[in-house]
Amino acid sequence: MRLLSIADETNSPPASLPDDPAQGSPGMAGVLGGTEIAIAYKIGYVLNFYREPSFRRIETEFGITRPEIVTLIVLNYREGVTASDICEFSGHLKANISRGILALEKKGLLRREADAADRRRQFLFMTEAGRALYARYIPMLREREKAMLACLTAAERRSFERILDKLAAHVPDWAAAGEL
Amino acid sequence: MRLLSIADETNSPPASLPDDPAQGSPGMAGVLGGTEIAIAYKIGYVLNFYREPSFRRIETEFGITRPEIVTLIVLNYREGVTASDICEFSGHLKANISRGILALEKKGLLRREADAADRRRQFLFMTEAGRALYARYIPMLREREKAMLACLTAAERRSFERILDKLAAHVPDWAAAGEL
DNA sequence: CGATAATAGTCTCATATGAGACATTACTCT
DNA sequence: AGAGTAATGTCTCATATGAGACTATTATCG
Repeated sequence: MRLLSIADETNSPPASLPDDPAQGSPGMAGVLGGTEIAIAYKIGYVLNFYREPSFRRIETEFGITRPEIVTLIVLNYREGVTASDICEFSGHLKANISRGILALEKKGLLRREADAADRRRQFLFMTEAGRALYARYIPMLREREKAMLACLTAAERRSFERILDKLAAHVPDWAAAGEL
Repeated sequence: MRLLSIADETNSPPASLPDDPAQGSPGMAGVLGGTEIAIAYKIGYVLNFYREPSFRRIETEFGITRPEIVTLIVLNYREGVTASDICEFSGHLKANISRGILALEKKGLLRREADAADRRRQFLFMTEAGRALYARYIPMLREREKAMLACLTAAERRSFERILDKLAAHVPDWAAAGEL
């Protein structure tokens, strides 16, 4: 019921994934592996159904935007970090993170302390209200993650995590420096 | 050089991924596996550095938005599909896909044909110009995908693909129906 | 030490995206 | 057959996001 509204009419996954052109409509499941960027496309596909509707729901229900959502997630892991840290470890743009931080502060969900060693920087901390808000939206994200991964065996899941770790650690190797 | 501008100043991955608090700034790499939605977060992290800057680049360089980019990618795989098909197999919202289709048509990159069996529906086809545009942006996406995956062994890559296939096929099981 | 470059975070403006309404068409049920 | 419901794609309006400029601070270089 609660999750029913997440992926309503506007963003529905296919009812099933056949790729049999003999069906009325030409089968489309093959597109997932058939694009020229098959792996990236599939990652995006899965994530589009997980992250986008989830974040939209949180935004509607709690009135916080993506950068705010992500900022609280990062701060839950570790407080006292800076906006730049959050940008680096989320892949979000600094203007958006900055805007999110200001919004959270305005809502009393976050506080800032200047870094004595570098007056440009600020350490960020969740307030109790921020912590409480985080606690309200994270269970849904966890449940949906669990549902998303339910189809994997324990071994597959471990393998997937290991590979993801590897991909994540490797990001700095290709994501900033020119590849040409 | 060409890719250098993709993940410029505003969206930089960490220079490295240490998680050693002994360093000046508390290590942050642990956040990737330390959030309460570790796998989803990591997927998003990797994709944030792949897809978001790539799409932003294409948008700037070719003047087409995400829904337009994705529409051409899907049509490259198979023409004659409908807007709904694209929504289903991309995870994008119908209003955005619709808007993208109209924009592509206006730019002469796509044409539409009514479905005789259902007057609400339209089959979509790339024009030659659309095909040419696709051919201009897809190599960069491919190259970046390749770079993203360069750290994996062949076996890891196969395993990753198999698991992604499984996750993708499983999406309809949890992404629409309520899980409660 | 002074000039220059880089960094951290914020701001303004433009534009893409999302919510929900809408018209048309198709389907279902009595 | 007709009413009610659902599906398809488009539109309007609101809002989130992105580009680039900006100020203050810090780092680097000769």
